[in-house]
Amino acid sequence: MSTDRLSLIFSALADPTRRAILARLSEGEATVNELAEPFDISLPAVSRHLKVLENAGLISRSRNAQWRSSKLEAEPLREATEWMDKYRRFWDASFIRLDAHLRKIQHDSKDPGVKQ
Amino acid sequence: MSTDRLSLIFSALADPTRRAILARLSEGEATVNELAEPFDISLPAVSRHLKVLENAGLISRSRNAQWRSSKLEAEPLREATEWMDKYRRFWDASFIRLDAHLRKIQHDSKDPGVKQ
DNA sequence: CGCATATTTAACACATCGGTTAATTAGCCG
DNA sequence: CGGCTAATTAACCGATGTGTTAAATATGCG
Repeated sequence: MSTDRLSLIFSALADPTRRAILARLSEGEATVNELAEPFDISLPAVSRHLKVLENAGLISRSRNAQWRSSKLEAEPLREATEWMDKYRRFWDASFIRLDAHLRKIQHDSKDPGVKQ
Repeated sequence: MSTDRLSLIFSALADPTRRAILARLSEGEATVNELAEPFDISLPAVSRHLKVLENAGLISRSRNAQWRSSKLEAEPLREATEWMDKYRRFWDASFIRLDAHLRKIQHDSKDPGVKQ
């Protein structure tokens, strides 16, 4: 119960079928049947993947007659990226240089008497 | 078996305890006991979280006498961010403007006769 | 060696996940 | 209404995940 948002997002992304569904949705909205087509799993299985994505906020859904259209909602991806950005200095070389630069600036300003 | 790498990474990140462990490791290497200290779960539980993180490539481990030290390895976070970047245009406003700009440039170059 | 400490492995319990098939619900249309 | 199509829910199953406690393993040291 009460799983935090980030956990919901990451565990939604942990399944390859769900990531493929998101990829498909990045090309435009689609119905359940359309989304199911590339996979050889049953419709109910796809239906539940969509529910997981919806719970994570990664898709929204609308009804149009008997069809339910799914639409990509990328905000949670922003959120997840934001979380990872806290670690960016550990892998992004240019970020590491920026980091060092900022550190140097800070050091210099802490020692106002030091020339050069 | 043979779960793909991205799935391993995302499902490793899906657990709050594991994310907390990574946060702790961003401040420096630590032993299993040190990592376990903030949580009220057993040592074996922490040990298995570390194994999950190791399998995902998110940490590496070294032995020093009877202590095993864990070290953050951020490369998989780069990989995960890279995957999410494919969707960046769906949520990053400045990226959306860049996207529109690139689209325009491409359009212009497809029409060499058009001035301006 | 034998003990103490650090950590992992084994064995177990229980919940969740991802799939199935069968049944149900939702909405159009003749 | 009755039937058709779209989609979800129910009931079930086996695998996996996360936790436990108890036992095993690894290493340093007196």
